[in-house]
Amino acid sequence: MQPHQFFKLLSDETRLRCLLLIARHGPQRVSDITYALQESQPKISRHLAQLRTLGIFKDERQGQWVFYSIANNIPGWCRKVIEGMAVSNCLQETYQVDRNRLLEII
Amino acid sequence: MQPHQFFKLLSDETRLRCLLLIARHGPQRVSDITYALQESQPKISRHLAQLRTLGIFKDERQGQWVFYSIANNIPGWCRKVIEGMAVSNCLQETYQVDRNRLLEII
DNA sequence: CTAAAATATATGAAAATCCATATATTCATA
DNA sequence: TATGAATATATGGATTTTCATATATTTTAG
Repeated sequence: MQPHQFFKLLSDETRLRCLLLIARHGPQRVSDITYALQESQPKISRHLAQLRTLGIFKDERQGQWVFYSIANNIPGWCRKVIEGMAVSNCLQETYQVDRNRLLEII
Repeated sequence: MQPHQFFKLLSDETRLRCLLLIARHGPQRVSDITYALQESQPKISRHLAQLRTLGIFKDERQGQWVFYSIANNIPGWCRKVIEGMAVSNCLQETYQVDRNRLLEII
């Protein structure tokens, strides 16, 4: 994956919110992400698919649910960017609100 | 600056090439960047302006030339991403070719 | 056990929005 | 005037979003 392609994934706020949620709280169901972000289900599904298509996420069906999580073979420099963000002070209130809504239901 | 805005800057290959060139070789003239990247002058100018508008670059006129460089007050998490890239093995040949062309002329 | 209903996710198609580029031109400096 | 840089406009193309619907799985009713 080329650097600018990876950054393009992170350039959409919805995708970034999905990624941060899963980076911090592990594998999650589509429906729970949809609730946490308060967005439409097709919108979330499409963004998750993009992250999966470029190899950042993997998905796994468990019964009626599909869980998305960070793929285990992503390049080191991608992982570094993701983890760097999680510990930085750059994260706005939006992301905290997402986390709180997720914690309500899991 | 919001994270997804910063990543959108990095999501365009031309902007990424400008950024990496300046991150590694310091302040540069528009004309030299244009030559190093082998792109049209308006194209380079426009992308540099975007990086400046969001506070990643600053510009400084010196006589007939305008030098662009990394702004000195950019957020730490941005700097970390930029520097992380410079030391990683993610960079393709394109970027090396840019550097070589720049070194020809400076 | 089977058929129907309910739940979860994905996708096709259309609409809306956003971006990047090219060309021509203008502005600023020497 | 010549050189370097920025900008206006038009345009093609990509991206995102929505709506409706399809598919897959589980639950419920009979």
